Amino acid sequence: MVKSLMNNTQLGALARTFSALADQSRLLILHTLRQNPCYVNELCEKTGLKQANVSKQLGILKNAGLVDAQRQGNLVHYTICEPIIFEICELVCNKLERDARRRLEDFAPAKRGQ
Amino acid sequence: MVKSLMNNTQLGALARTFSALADQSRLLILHTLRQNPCYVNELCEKTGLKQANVSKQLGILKNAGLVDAQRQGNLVHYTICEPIIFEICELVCNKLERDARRRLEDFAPAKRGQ
DNA sequence: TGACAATATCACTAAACTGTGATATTGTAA
DNA sequence: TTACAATATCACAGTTTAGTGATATTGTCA
Repeated sequence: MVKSLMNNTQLGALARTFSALADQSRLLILHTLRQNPCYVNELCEKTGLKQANVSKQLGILKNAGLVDAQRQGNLVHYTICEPIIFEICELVCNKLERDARRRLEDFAPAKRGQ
Repeated sequence: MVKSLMNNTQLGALARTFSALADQSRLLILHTLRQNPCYVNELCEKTGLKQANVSKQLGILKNAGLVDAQRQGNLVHYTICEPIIFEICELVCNKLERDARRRLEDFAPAKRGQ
C-alpha cells in the first residue's frame, strides 16, 4: 500500500518520475534498451531519432534514475536500471486493453472471444 | 510481461496515460479521492486548488480513464475507477525511497537501520 | 417562470517541453 | 601534438501545459 498520507515533496517526486515516462520517444528508447542494452549510436539507428535528441532524452531518463550510463572508451553504454518500469508499463497496458475492449463492447455487445 | 514488441500507437497511448499522472495537482486530487470519493467543491476545499483548476484536472483524469464522474443533482461525485494507479504509485514510491536511501549511503555508509 | 448554486468551459498568460542544427567535450589513435 | 569519432550541451522555434478570472451550462427550489 502506498502511504495513506503523502506530502507535497513526495507527490512532486512522483510527478517528476511520471513525467520522465510521459513521452513517446523516451518510451521508445526504454523499449529499445529493454531488448538489448546498447550504445548511443545504436539507439539512434534502432529508434530513428536524431543523435542530439537521443542524448537529451537519455539525460532525462538518467536523471530520473531509470537508466544507467557507462563510458567505454569513446562510447557510452546505456542500461535500464529500474526493471520496475516494465511492471508499471504492463499494468498500464493491461488497463488500456481493458478500456479498448470495453469500448468495443459498446458497439458489439456480447461478442465473446477477443 | 509487457508485449516484447510494442508499436507506436501503443507507446503513444502509454505516454498519454503517464502524462495524466505527471502533474502534482492531479496526483493530489487522486490522493484525496483515494481517502474518500467526493464532490468537486469538497475537492477544492481539501486540496486548496481553485474550482476552475480542479474541474480542468478532473477532466484530464477522466479523459485518461482514471476517474469516474456521476452527477447527483447539482453536484458531481468523483471516484477513482482504476485502483491500479495505486499499485503503480507504490512501485514508484518504493523506487524513490530506494534511491534516497542509496544517496544517503554515499555520505553515511554502513549506518544500518534507516 | 426567475434566482441561485455547483460545475464546466473559454480565453489568456507564463512557463515548460520537444526536436534540431550547431558547437563543445571527451576519448582514441597516429 | 593533430585529426577524428562519439556523445553531450547550447540556443532557438514551435508546441503544449498549468493556472486563472470570467462566463456558460446544468440543475434545484420557490
